[in-house]
Amino acid sequence: MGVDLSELVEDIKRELSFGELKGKKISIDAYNALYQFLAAIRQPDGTPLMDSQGRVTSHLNGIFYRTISILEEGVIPVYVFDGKPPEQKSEELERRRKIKEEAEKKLDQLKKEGSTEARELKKYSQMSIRLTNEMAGESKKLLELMGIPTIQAPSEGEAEAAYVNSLGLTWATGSQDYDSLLFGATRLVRNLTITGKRKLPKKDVYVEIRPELIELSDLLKKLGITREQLIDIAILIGTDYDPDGVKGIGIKTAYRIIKKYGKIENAVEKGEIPKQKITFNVEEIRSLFLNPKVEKPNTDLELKDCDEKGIEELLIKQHDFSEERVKNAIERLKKAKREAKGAERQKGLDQWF
DNA sequence: CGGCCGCA
DNA sequence: TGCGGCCGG
Repeated sequence: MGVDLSELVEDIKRELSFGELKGKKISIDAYNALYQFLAAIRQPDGTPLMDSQGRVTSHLNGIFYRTISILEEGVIPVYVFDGKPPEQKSEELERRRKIKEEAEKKLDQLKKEGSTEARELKKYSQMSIRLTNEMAGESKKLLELMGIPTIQAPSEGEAEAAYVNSLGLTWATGSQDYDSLLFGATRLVRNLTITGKRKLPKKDVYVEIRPELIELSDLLKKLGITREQLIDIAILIGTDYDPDGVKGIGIKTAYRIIKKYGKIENAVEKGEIPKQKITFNVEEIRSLFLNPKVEKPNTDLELKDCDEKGIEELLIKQHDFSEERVKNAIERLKKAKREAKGAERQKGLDQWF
């Protein structure tokens, strides 16, 4: 699930109000967002929302209503969809697939036994969440009907989101994962697709979740390293391309080593890291972050009018959404888009006056 | 997760 | 009018 850099960003991350995001475009990793909706939009026993034919609809529910809320805050989302993952990720994807399969078996077993243990049922439902190509495709279709810009990445969505951001086409990337920083995003906004209050596990305490901003330049300055070196730290603790990293090296040690030796190869040469502990091709993985497969988007990333009939057909007719709620939401969508476009124009004018 | 209703 | 809880699909 991406590289955990939370300990490194602790001092430079900054909470944002939505006001600061008004009129700004954010390239959002669509898979990351969809996955969160699938995980969060569930009944107490872990069952996701489904239509009358038993097809999961939690992702559509989340994408539809959450995107409208984001727009109402003046943020213009650009959703970036994954293409074909690089070969070096296949081992990790296979590992995740196996874990899900096991969880599915366990869940079936519990259900067959007639278990009413909500906690257990929820745990294994969460673990067996699958985001299929069909679900992603339908979400993309819905966004297009809503007139929200989407990008099809040639490979990793996170890399493409970072690329369009580095081109200046968006103000920041949006994801819960830190990987876009490794891919060269100038800014990362977390907690964009989860907000409001969240219950702490096992406690009756609610915490406010707010968007938070991490600027790559601030992070590198604070740590006194380059992006290449940040990538080396990530490789040592483990990325999607080398999930185990180097056994025994955590984030603090990784930072210390890279600060002292500059790069992984030097640390190995000086005997700081035993050579046999590097079980992957460092140069190759580093290159996946430095030169990922990306391309310039062939659309203008602007908000378009929405296809109301199309949205109604997809959500109401095909997936049993409530007609009243959907029509209501479409009105909010149209209003929010008019205002968001206005805010973006205003932002453009601010540069001149 | 968000919408929406009931309740103070 | 703001918050808590239940339902949505």
